[in-house]
Amino acid sequence: MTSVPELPEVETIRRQLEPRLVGRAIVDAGSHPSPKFTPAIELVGATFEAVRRRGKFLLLGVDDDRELVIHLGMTGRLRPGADFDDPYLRAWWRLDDGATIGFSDVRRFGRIRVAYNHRYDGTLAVLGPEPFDDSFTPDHLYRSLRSSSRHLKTQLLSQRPVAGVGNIYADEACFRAGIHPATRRISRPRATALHEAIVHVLRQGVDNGGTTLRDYLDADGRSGANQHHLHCYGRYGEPCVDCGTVLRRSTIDGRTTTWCPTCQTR
DNA sequence: CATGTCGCCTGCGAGC
DNA sequence: TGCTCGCAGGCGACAT
Repeated sequence: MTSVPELPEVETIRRQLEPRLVGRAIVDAGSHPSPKFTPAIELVGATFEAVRRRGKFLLLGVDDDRELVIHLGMTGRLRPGADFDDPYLRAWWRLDDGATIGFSDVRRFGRIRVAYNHRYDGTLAVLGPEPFDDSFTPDHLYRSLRSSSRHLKTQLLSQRPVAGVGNIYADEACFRAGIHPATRRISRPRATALHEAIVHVLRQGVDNGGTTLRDYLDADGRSGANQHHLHCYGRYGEPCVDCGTVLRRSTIDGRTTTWCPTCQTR
């Protein structure tokens, strides 16, 4: 069992960093030599003006429309108080109030870059709507999912139908909606149910301060509480909370997936 | 353009 | 108990 920072975990960190960063200038910075992390030092001298989030990306904006774009990858942690004895410290920033921020990442799947004038590339450039925005509607979800015949789970992980869903919340949302994750064509009523489920599981994740399984800790080094509310993810071999059927596990397009063979239908 | 495959990383659990 | 081996997984590069 592992865990990955998804939207609720990144939002939890965003809320904790915001009051510590806004209005603070960067007086020094350092990074691991990998080009995945060296952009961390590019904004020395600039002042943070906003701490935003898009999907699983943190956008730390400074006063001249540049942004530090940070993705936590699999094992990334971003927190106040850089630990310089941590062998996995990949980047750090020192602020004009003397505080430090550290980015620690065991597996180095995380990534830091600088964006200019809100121009993005890669996944960030094609990200779907934020799940809590008015633009994320059942109709949008239906049309987005119908535009591709890939497995439902794969589409959700692509970040295009909606931003911020990873393996945990994809499984949880499919379970709540009663839809098999390998479905390729979804009906309008089921898209509406899935829309409700996505918003619900992500909102619950945020309200619980994120999910802690093994790797994830929030900006203050605390764990979240959402792992106590998971109905599906990581519970293969255990009984379904709704019907008692043993939950099944397989891979869909290479991603481990858990589902209830009774409650979730194609 | 849509889709599919591979590589990046390293700790750790399964199995012997 | 001690060891090896392969899994886990979001994203981006690349091929078709």
